[in-house]
Amino acid sequence: MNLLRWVLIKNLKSHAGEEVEIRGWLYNQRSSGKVRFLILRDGTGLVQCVLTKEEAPGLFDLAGEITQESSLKLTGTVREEPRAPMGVELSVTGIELISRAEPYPITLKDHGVDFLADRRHLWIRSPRQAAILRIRSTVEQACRDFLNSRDFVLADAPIITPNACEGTSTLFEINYHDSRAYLSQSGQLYNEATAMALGRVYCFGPTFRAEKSKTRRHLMEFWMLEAEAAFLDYEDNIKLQEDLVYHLVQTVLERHRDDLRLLKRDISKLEAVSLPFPRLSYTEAVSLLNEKGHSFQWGDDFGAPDETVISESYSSPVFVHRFPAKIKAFYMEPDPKNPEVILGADLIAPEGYGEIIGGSQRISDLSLLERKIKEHNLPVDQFQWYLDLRRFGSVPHSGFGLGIERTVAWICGIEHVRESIPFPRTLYRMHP
RNA sequence: UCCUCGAUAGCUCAACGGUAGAGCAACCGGCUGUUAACCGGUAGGUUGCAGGUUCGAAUCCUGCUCGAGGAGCCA
Repeated sequence: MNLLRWVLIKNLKSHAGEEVEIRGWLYNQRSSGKVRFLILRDGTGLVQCVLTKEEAPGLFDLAGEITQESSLKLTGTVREEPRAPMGVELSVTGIELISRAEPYPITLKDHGVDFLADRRHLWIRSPRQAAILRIRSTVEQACRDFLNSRDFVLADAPIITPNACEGTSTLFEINYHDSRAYLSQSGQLYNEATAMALGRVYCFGPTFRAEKSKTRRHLMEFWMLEAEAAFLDYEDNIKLQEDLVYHLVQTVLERHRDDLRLLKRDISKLEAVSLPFPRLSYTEAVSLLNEKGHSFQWGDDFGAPDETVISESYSSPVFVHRFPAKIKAFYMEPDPKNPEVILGADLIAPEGYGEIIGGSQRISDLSLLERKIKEHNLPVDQFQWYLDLRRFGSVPHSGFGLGIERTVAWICGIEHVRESIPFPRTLYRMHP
């Protein structure tokens, strides 16, 4: 397929003075009697196309019939135009209407959340939503590029699982040919197995949580990048995570200036992110909270408001490490200096976006892991395969999981994670 | 599951016990440079559903449905 027959709107600048064809949808049009302005979008950007009645009366009248979101091919001469936001305009020489749209429900005026969510399949056409989805694509690509460049192998984890991975969160149950199965909440345990096979691995796919969480940070179905590496210790793991997150921010800053501006993102807040990220032990975080007048007991887990208070003290994401073992997952390695806490850390995004990474060194000792499984009241027989990883050449290893939607929401500076995925699944909504 | 808020024209909202209204969208007309263009006109309603109070209910009360924000839970 020859894609050079028409030009993408984002590339129009390099065709100044040429006659080109563009293909897309009508975003809006304005007219003032003898001049008509068509704003065309093609997924890569918006461009204003100009027609005058004097020069082309036939085209001028045809253009007036074109409704919002009609699809069309336009030919015209690319002209540098300082008045245009894009810097270029198209002087129209030809119009081919492909399909005239019915009256389009999503006008250029304000709409409510419910109205837009019911029409998510159309809402994603709006410039703001398209910008977010382009940035999401880049974030996902940058995750893969980063890990591939560090010799990680993509090893996909199953989505259908026979039991809870961590035993903590609520799972969606499915009927697996008359036996019970669940949608995966994490690929982590499988990652540990593939890491023992391949050394450094990651999986990247959807994960499912059935908790009835109803906040701007929660989805029922969200995407998680999970990495796991043999011989990686707690400290190596932290360094890997901060390098990754820094890389994501820099990549978006490099490639998406225009999109960030369209989103009205305060770019200086992203530019302020720097290495190394601050590190705060759980115990220090508790003190910080108490200093700031938030009463908090050592041993409790942080709530969303606590995370926000912690994040507000830093301009980069902040690691909170060495949580009490009893509020974290069973597989996390105890700190040899204080077995009450674990060798793991959560990475909390700035500006109150919440936890974007959870990671830890994993227990490599067979008998300790067996004991922890029993302490957490998990079915030991279901975990025999997982315990095998400690029976046959166990090594210290570490890993983490990064939530894509929260990361994208933070980088884009948007209010709610539902806009950071094409079709969000929230507590009371799974259509369209 | 709990707390708070909301539901009126296609959309965003107003009217808060006394004739249901505006802006935008749609439709008709006007205007050479507009940036959510603007100007004039037309049409558009079982006020979420079911009861109740009242001479009279969009408005007050009760229940329900749907949704939003938050808490808990979780990432």
